[in-house]
Amino acid sequence: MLRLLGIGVRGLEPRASWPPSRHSTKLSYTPLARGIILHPMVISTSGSAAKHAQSRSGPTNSERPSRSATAALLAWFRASRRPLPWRTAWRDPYRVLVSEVMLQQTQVAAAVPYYLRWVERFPTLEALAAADEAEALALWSGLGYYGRARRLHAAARAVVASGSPGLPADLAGLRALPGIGPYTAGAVMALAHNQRAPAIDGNVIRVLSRVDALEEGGKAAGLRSVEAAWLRLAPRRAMRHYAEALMELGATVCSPTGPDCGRCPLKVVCLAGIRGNATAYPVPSKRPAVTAVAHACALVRGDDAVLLVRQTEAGLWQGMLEMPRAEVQAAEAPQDAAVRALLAVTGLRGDLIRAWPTVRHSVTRYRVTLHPFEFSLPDRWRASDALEAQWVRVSSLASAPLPAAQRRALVSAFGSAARGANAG
DNA sequence: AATCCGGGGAG
DNA sequence: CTCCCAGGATT
Repeated sequence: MLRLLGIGVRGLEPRASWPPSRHSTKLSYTPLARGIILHPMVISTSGSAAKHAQSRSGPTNSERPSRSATAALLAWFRASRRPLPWRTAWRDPYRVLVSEVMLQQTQVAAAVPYYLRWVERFPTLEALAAADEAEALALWSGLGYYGRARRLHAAARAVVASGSPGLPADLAGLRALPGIGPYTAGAVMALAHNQRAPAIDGNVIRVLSRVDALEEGGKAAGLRSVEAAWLRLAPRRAMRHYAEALMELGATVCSPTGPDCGRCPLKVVCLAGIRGNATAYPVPSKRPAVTAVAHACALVRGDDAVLLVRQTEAGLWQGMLEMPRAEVQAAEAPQDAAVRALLAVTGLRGDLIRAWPTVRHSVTRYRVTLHPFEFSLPDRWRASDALEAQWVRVSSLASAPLPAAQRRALVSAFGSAARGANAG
């Protein structure tokens, strides 16, 4: 039946037949539309009167209803958008980049305080490039995926080193910078430069997969279909608002498990919504099994300080400060792993003082349990004996580049003095 | 195409 | 507790 109505058949009507200046199709997104489309009577109107019938009954994913749906989307965004600190009248490409990188794998509420602190400390690309990586990581501490901060810092340095006055204003130039992939490059082009550049994040994949009933939305092949949908629905000029509206819609209305289709501005063109099975799209990829792993770390007190090590190896927590840590091997006691970690850094076997409560956190498909053990070291030992180790004053922990799990362990031992300045 | 990078929110 | 979510780099 849906095929009879032309739904989902793209290119059914030529773009030229629907001048964008005409907006007489507002009826097509009335609340009645969904009921009308499913009524058998509509089918009987196909044929020579089909065009007329569609303009009244609405739903089709060919060009004309897209225009009105886009207009509805933009109107909805004007009325419903959340006031967020990066949503200012004029968009600085650098600030767009900062906010978009922070919003990767991170929800808005978590990113806001970090964004405010970041742009206060690093108001420009030049300010960021002039800072140490450690300071950038410290401001990111607690936000997770610290590689984002390292790459953002590296991108700032790359731009400044190139002698350019600012970020590239083209997709290819942006893509060449570390940490900027297809999504972030598109977001900068659309949000800061108002260009017709698809900015397709997880929210947009979900929204447009539902609009076109695309099952493979998240896959490489499906991504091209999502991109085509993005371009098809795009307005002529208001690219900034459009790009952001799609993401906002996914974040607030077209949610993963409980979409509020009744209030959705795209409901007249959304195939999944019309069918009433929006949550069936996109088909989620099967998630890998979770593996439980255990790590142990050594907590050593100095003079109102704690022994920390900069993680130099690629992988988990690169560049961050943490207590000496080792993965607990099979059949190994966590305490022995902590001894091993301390030995690797100091060359000494500490004396065990006590165990601190374990900390649990998740790393993609791993569920990590961190076992902190407190040790004492001989008085003659100094941190300078080990290049990677350093004493960090307790009063400095708040502004130290600590990963969240390590910070939680330190908070249990040192109290709120160890709590981060960014959040919590 | 699969895997790895940390967190947090919802239920 | 469990389940779910998500860009970019690397291989």
